[in-house]
Amino acid sequence: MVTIKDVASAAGVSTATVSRVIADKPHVSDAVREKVMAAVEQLGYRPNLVAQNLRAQQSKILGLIVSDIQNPFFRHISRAVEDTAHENGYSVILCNTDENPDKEKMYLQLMQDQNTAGIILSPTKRASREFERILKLNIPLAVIDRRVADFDIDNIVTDNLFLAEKITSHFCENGYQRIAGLFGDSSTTGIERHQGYLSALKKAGRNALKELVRFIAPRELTGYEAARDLLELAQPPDAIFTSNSLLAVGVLLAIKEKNLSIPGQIGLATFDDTSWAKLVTPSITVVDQPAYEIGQTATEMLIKRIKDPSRSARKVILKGHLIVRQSSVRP
Amino acid sequence: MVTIKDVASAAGVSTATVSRVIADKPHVSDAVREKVMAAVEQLGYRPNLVAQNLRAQQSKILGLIVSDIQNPFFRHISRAVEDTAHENGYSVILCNTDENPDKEKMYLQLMQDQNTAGIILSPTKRASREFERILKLNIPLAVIDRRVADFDIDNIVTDNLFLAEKITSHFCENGYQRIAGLFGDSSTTGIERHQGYLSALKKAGRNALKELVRFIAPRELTGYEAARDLLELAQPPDAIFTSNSLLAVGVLLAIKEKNLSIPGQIGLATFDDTSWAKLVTPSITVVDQPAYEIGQTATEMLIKRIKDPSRSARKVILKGHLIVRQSSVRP
DNA sequence: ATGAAAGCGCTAACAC
DNA sequence: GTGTTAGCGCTTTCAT
Repeated sequence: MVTIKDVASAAGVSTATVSRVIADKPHVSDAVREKVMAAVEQLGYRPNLVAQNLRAQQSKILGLIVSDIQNPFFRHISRAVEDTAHENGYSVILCNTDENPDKEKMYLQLMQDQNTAGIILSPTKRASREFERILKLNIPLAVIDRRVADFDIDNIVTDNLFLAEKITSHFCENGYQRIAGLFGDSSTTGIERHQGYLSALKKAGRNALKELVRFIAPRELTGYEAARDLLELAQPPDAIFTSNSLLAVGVLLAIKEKNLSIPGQIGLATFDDTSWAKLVTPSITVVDQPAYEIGQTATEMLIKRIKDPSRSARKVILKGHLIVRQSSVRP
Repeated sequence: MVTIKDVASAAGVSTATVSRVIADKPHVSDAVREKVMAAVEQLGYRPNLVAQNLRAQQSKILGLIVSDIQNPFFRHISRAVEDTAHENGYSVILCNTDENPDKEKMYLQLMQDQNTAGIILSPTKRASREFERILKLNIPLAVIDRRVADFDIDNIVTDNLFLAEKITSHFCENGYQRIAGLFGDSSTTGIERHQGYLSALKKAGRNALKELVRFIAPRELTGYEAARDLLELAQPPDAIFTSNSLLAVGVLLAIKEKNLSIPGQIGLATFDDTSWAKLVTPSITVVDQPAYEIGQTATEMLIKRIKDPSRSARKVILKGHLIVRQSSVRP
């Protein structure tokens, strides 16, 4: 390994001077600068980031902790975070909690132990304890996707209530009577979306039917099972609203098995647009969260906070929009 | 920040003793051990990984460098690598090169500068130069997805030739005459799959038709454009084989726009199974690469190499299998 | 069994 | 403008 010492002796200067040249600091004569540069070039010297980090008590790494990288929504988030981070000279450690608070804690711990510059987190439901700990550690934090009202934290979320209301109202307007809702059970997001769902029903003068609402793990399989269950009811739903695209896949499978026609016999709409939603027959109505923007905004805010830790916390709520396709509009 | 020094003075011992206790080394009396543990507990001490790494000249981080995290294949890989790494006490930095050799080089550089314990890489086509450099640096490396015959490197790949042959033969057996092929242009993978495609045609006594073969960027949009182009030919193909699931999405779009019926007017089959392939109408025939296994195997091999750098290099070729669905079988 | 001290590679006072 | 040196937090000889 080529160290700064090697460069120094090769260039006939001190390590301090080499350090100055590398960091592009002033107070170095052009002649010396060139000599050092030549030595750097010739030896193929690269500064050791670990040593820099130990010295500076801070790394150039951001931690991105998400609940399920399989979920297309988080794929977009991670892409955005990576892009934005690299634009600003940071790298990203991506961590997948599987909605498991223990894993989340473990990763938070790891980020701390690694002197990570900052963390972007989509917390599990029971994470509030951790916030206090992180805030106490003074490690910059931005929370995405899920709302944290009671802490002084940068928070970037979708307007879940608004979008869930929009999708439910859309069903109502298209004459659907028994609208079922499948919501994630592992985050506050599901709760907010449920509220939007209820609010839309109320505005439409409908009664909320408890037997049509399920809080479940946001996975394909659980969506499939819940839908199969719903469709077996004496009075089955005539529309299903799912809280993410994984659930939608499962519901689609169940509907196909039952040979029900969409949107005639049953309507379908979901949170999150995906590549296949517009390709299936019929194409699927969705509300599209601005995932990329969320990731980008969170990263930008986090980096600003890293540079100015005393910056006051901000809440950003991004709207998103409804994309009406075939699955929710009766012919 | 609580350091080892704080613990030492709190316990009334030296830092060396604390270090021994933390690392579970022998030659510490039970009494002292307990005293130290108590202090650790009481102060909430956590060893600083950065300092450990500087000292040990090695971190517990693996770098995973893939060409496109949007590609479901790499999503499975990354899940597998993460899982396996954490089982073995390692963390993972995920990096996305976008098939860009410059980005790849940048990340490789970063991994080196960070003292990363090892790297799992799906190289871009022009990466061979880099291999030599990495090997020279003695940083353990496992290459996945793409074959590297001419270097002494751990290499875990799918049997692309075999699978491409299988899918093409399947088309032939089902009476398709003009079988088009869309291959990625940014890796050796596309080349191998093209060879399998040719080989199957030959075995079936067919002529290869050059105008039906395209080497393109493996993305949805390019797949869409290429398919639209193919379908405009005076003699269009009656089947299309795509080299990954992103391309398949684009092709599906183009076929739908043309209002062609699958599998009657045109057959379709692709590399990589996805959640939607079995849901669309008709469901899509695929060859499923053992993505999770590839990631898992690569990680296990990498960790073995980290522990024993003199271990001889291995090539592992995993087969995968054909899943026949509706899109390639005429009624 | 325990401690003192050197040093991993780097930067930033401070001195000249 | 340049060099000397201390020290970031940790581990590991080498003494005792």
